[in-house]
Amino acid sequence: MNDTNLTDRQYSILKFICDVIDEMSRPPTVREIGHEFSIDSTKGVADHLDALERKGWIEREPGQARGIRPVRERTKKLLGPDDGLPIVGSVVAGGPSLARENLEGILKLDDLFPNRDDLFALRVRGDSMSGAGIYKGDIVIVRGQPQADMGDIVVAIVDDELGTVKKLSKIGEKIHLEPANPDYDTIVKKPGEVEIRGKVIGVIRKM
Amino acid sequence: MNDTNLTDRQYSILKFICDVIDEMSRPPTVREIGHEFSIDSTKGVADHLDALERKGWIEREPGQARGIRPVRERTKKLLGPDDGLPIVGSVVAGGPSLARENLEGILKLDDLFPNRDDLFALRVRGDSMSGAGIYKGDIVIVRGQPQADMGDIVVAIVDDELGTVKKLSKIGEKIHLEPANPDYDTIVKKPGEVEIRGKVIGVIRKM
DNA sequence: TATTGTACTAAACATTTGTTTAGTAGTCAA
DNA sequence: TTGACTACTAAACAAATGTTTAGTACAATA
Repeated sequence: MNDTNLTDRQYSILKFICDVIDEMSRPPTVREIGHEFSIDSTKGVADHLDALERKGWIEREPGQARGIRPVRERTKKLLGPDDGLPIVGSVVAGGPSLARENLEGILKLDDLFPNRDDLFALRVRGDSMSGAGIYKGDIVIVRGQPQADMGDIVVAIVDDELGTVKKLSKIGEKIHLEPANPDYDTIVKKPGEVEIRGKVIGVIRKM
Repeated sequence: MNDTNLTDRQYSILKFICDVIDEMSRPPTVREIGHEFSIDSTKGVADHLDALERKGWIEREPGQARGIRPVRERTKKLLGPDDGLPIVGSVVAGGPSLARENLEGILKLDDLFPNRDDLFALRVRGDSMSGAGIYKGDIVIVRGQPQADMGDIVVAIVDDELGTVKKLSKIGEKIHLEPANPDYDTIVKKPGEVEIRGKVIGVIRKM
């Protein structure tokens, strides 16, 4: 039988295990679970763990203390927005709230921008890119790299100033750093006068 | 003595503990740490744990299996971008990479948009708000609420359709849902024909 | 009706694990 | 040169913990 349906009791215990890990950075012991649910025999708990393991919600390492490991790919969707936001596929009329059924996924920064060592975030200082949907105060996600292609929006350093966010283009021998706002001028420099520090791959704005 | 400086050995062990928790959802045992670092006596490990605890980097629960808990407020800053991105205050000339010294903080979605139950995320379907820096494919962060103020960007349902993102205004008795793109028309409806589902409080774009 | 799955008790067992005692050796600052 | 800190070994102890055996009771299913 390949049943994955959990009983209420099994669901509660799975949720408790995940909650304990979140709060305590470690799974509960069999007896701690038993105490929480007033199960006086460790075998009672072990039966639930057997069921959760058989149904594919946890993994266990035999003989290891606190050897319960929730299968994260499943539990993070089941248990909802614990450290992410629910992404709803559509907002439809009628329903008073966000039904779990419309859930398209959980929004986590790490899923969107996998956290490699070369990524960093930078708060935007001016309005020069407002025409490209990057406003003052926005946070841009940048992949650190010393080169970039034509058309990329880059973080660059000119004249030893702080980093500026502009669109990169090369015309002849010159490097152009173009704003996306007519109030600002394009910066034209020779190669060597411009130090490219990274490419903008994302934007986060809090309004 | 209120020293917080860690030796190389202590740092390595602290990092190992945090890494194991990340990967295994549980802390290592004293003997597992010893095995990793070729320390044959549990007392050798215990000495390091004593030092880490005394210096305030971990907490322990005496007698508990795997009773080591890193002090998260400190370790997440020390160990860097494990589930967040470093926010650099400024990008300056010279430095080849992101120096930890310029670190302004760690970008975590939960810090930006504290995860209350009334928040959700929605992927934007059309271009109608491109003039307000919200493009097709962007993810908007929405606070679910049945009303909104003039000028708010809202998620609304009109004619039982899927949710649409527009700027709200009220002119006389009519409700206006204004796009930020001249290619689209303003939707004008009577109250009761429009169901407001939430207010847009953030935007995330991956390019 | 027999079987399977759920949900437990009670008791004992074996292992894992944290802790302690006793000691060695090196470094560094007062 | 004494003391404090680091960094360990070796051995033993006690507590925490997972596992097993032998049952009971109930509901759903074939």
